[in-house]
Order: sequence, then structure tokens, then C-alpha cells
Amino acid sequence: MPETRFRHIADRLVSEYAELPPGTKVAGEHEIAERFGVGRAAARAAMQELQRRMLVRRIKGGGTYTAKRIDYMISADRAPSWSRTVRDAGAVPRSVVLSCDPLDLPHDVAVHLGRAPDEAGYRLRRRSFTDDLPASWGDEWVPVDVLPQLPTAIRHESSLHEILRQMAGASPERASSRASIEVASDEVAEGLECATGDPVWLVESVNRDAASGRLLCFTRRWIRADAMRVVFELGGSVPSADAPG
Amino acid sequence: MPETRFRHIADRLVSEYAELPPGTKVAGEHEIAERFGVGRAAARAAMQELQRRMLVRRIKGGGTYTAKRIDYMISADRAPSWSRTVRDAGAVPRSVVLSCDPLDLPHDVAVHLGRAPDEAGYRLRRRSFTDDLPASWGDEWVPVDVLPQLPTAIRHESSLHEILRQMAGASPERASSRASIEVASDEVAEGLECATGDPVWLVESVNRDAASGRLLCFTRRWIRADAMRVVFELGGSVPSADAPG
DNA sequence: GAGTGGTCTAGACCACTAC
DNA sequence: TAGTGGTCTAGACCACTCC
Repeated sequence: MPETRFRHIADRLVSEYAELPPGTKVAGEHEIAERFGVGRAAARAAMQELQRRMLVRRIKGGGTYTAKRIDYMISADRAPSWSRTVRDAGAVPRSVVLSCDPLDLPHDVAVHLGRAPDEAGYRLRRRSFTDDLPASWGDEWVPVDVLPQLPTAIRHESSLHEILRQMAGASPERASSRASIEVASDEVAEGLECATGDPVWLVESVNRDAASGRLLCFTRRWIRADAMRVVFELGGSVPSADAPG
Repeated sequence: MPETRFRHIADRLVSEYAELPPGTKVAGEHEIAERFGVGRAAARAAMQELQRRMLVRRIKGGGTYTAKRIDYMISADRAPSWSRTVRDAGAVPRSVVLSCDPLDLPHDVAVHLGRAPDEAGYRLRRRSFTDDLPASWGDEWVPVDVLPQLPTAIRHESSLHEILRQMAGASPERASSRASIEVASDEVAEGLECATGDPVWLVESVNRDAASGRLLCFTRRWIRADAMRVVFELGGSVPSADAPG
């Protein structure tokens, strides 16, 4: 293990920042360079190391802040709801509707929902936050006949899960889901307010009504890897080490 | 979108490298700096951008080479076998046994396997390759009574999946599995021959015999994110856009 | 306007790899 | 031994955010 300057600085800062609550503003590059008596390149390398380890969030012109990753659990027996999932992890969820347009279902979406291409649907585009930090961005596709009143309903209740329960009388559950790590394109980076090329999750899910099996919606959502630690569980929850049985 | 120098260089190189077969050696930092008439910092930023996008692999003192990510599919209906999974993705798998020691099952492993702590087991530690590039590293835990002859068998056949089939008469399948993205510790980085702090997958799985349901082994495996694009599927394969039906 | 992170120059030395 | 990527200095200008 090389004993480089920036690595030494990074390790120091890791232990210092570990005791700070998430969201605390910390020293900037210039200050770190001065404090440790190094050039800005070394100080910058140290800060970028912390960012790579997802321990801080850096905002151009704004500063550097301690960060916390939230667990986003995906499994067959958990509700397919952003609010529920985030709340279960101990954070505060929030969603903002960017658009809700009537559009024909694209080919790939129609396939996922077992519909004919060009059937009428709604594309609900939202940005979601954990503790008021942007964490997720993406589309929800709902066939019009599943929920004709979606555009008006979404103005009063931001949880699609709740709307489906209350207005469509459905109990949404995951029919299938697929997750992978990708690299943020320009469009995704803009939606997530991160940099192009940052690591992001792509989660695609099809939800159905638990009682009837009817397919309800298709979700294509990007999630910032520095905001959420997506954990995908197959075949029931794997018991964790500190919760035996 | 900012029109920075390094971004312009990176975009140029992306389109140039796209036509090269994986593993091709490409120009180094110094050469890029000269070619585009920029300082080394700009050239370096461009190369690091390509590395972040997982398009190249860089080896200290060795050079920069074009890279390719292999799909590693995990779902209930796929065989829990490294060789099979890699071969299915069109690459050549290889595994090297680092150690195979008789050890008491640690607490957490015993819990996963439904055993009492401190029962006798084997810890099989291996490094695995795709197209001769290090891609995975981790442990397989097998209770001794499942496969007493494992240490000798693994000397002749590198696939644990095959050994379980042939010598234990079992048909291994995934009982449960759990995947997340983590940041490489020093130990993991050494096992994967990557840098500390690089993004890596952690995949933990419990495998059972399809016929009897008997739990066979527990796997804790780290996978380089730049080598494999892990895709996790829940509730059956989600049909892809170009394979409707 | 002050401070921040992002970009960039023109050098330098080093450890490492390949030959 | 030549070339590579990794680290580092001591400056600089910029766009951006916060106040």
C-alpha cells in the first residue's frame, strides 16, 4: 500500500468526517491544501478520493458536504414504492412531478406491460429526493385504462403507489425487476443533478395488482449510486449476520 | 454541457476506441497531451474520464487498453456457476484456486446455511478471470459433510458447480442471492488487482440442491464493476426491447 | 464580492512494466 | 533502458453559489 500524500490526507479526513452528521459542510480544497502544506493537486486528489468512496458530496461553487448512503431494498416481498422504501431506511422521501403527459406506449414499454404498441398511456416523469438531496429520476408508464385520472390525481398525492391503491383499488407488487449499474449520460446526469459519467443505478420494474395479477405500470428509474446503496434480494430476504434465524 | 478541453478529447477518443477490439493498447497520457496540444493534466483528465466510463483499463507502468464489460446475469432460473454465466455472455472463464482450507463456519455463514456455528466446513478462495482479465475474487463456503473430498477434487476440476453435480449428485440452484455496489477495501482491491476505492459488486448467494432443497454452499464474491455489468433479475426474466414476446 | 470546485499549464520525480 | 501511469508543485483563470 503506497504511502502517498493524498492518501494520507484522505484517511485523516475519513476519520474526522466519520463523526460528523450527514450534510455538514467541511473544508474546501484550498483550505485543505493550506492546512496540510501541500499543493492544490494533492488536496484535490484527496477530496476526490472521498467522493469516490461516496463519503462526501461536492457542489461546484457550493462546497463539500458529508454524505450518507441510504439502503434501497428491492425484493419480491417489499412494496414497490419509493416513499415506503426510503422511509424504511430511515430517511425522508420527497418526489417532484416534472411532467405527466399522455403518450402512446413505446414499443419496449408495451412489451413489458403485455400491451399492443401505441396503446394510450401516461408518462409520469419525476425527480425524487432523500432528505432533500436529489437521488432518483425517471419515468413511470401507466396505461390510460388503468388509471384515467392520473394527471389530476398526481397533483394532490405524489405517491403513485398510494394513488393506485386508493383510486384504482389495486395492491401493487413487483412482478419483475431488473437492476444494473450504468454510467450517467448527459440526460440522466441532468435529471439527477450529477456529473456525466457518474455511476448510477438503472432499475426497471413491472408492477402488478397482487389480487388480480393485472399489470399496472412499468418503471424505468435512475438512482445516484452515491445517494442509495441498492440491495437486490432474490428468493426471499437473506438473513443478515446480526439478525440470525 | 460545458465544452471543456478534456471532455472534447475524451469524446474524440470514445469514438476512436469504439472501433477497436477489446484489449487493444492505445496511446498514453504523454502522447495524447502532445497530439492535442494540451498539458498533461488535461490529457490525464480525459483518460480518467474514459476509465470512469469503464471503456479502458489502465495499468501502472503497463499502458492503457480498451476494455469490454461482460454481462453477469443473476436470476432464479439461471445456473449459479461462474463458468456458465461468463460463457453465456460470450467470454472465456477461468478460475484459480488461491486456497482451500478446512475451517469452522463463521457465525454469519452458518446462519445462511442453516447450520450451527463452528460446524466444520471448507473455505474455497478463488480468483476468477474473464478473457484472462481478473474480474472476481471471493470465498465459497461448503460444509464438510456436503462434499468431504472437495480439497482433492478442486485440484482437477475448477468448477465447483461441476464438482457438486458429479461428486455430490446435486443440481445446484440459487436459493437466495443479494447484490450491491460497494467500494473496494485494501484487501478486496488486492484480490481483484484494482485500486482501493474502486467500485465493486458484492454478491452473496446461498445455493441449494434443486431436487432435495438441501443447502449446499454459501458464496461471497466481489466482482470488478469495470469488468462485469451485473444484471439482477427478480420474478423471471424481464423481456428486453429487441426480444419482444 | 468572496469563496468554491472545475479546469488547465509547464514543469518535475517516482515506481512500475515491458523489452 | 525506455516508456507508462501515479503523484505533486506553484501557479492561473473560470463559472458558479452564497450572502
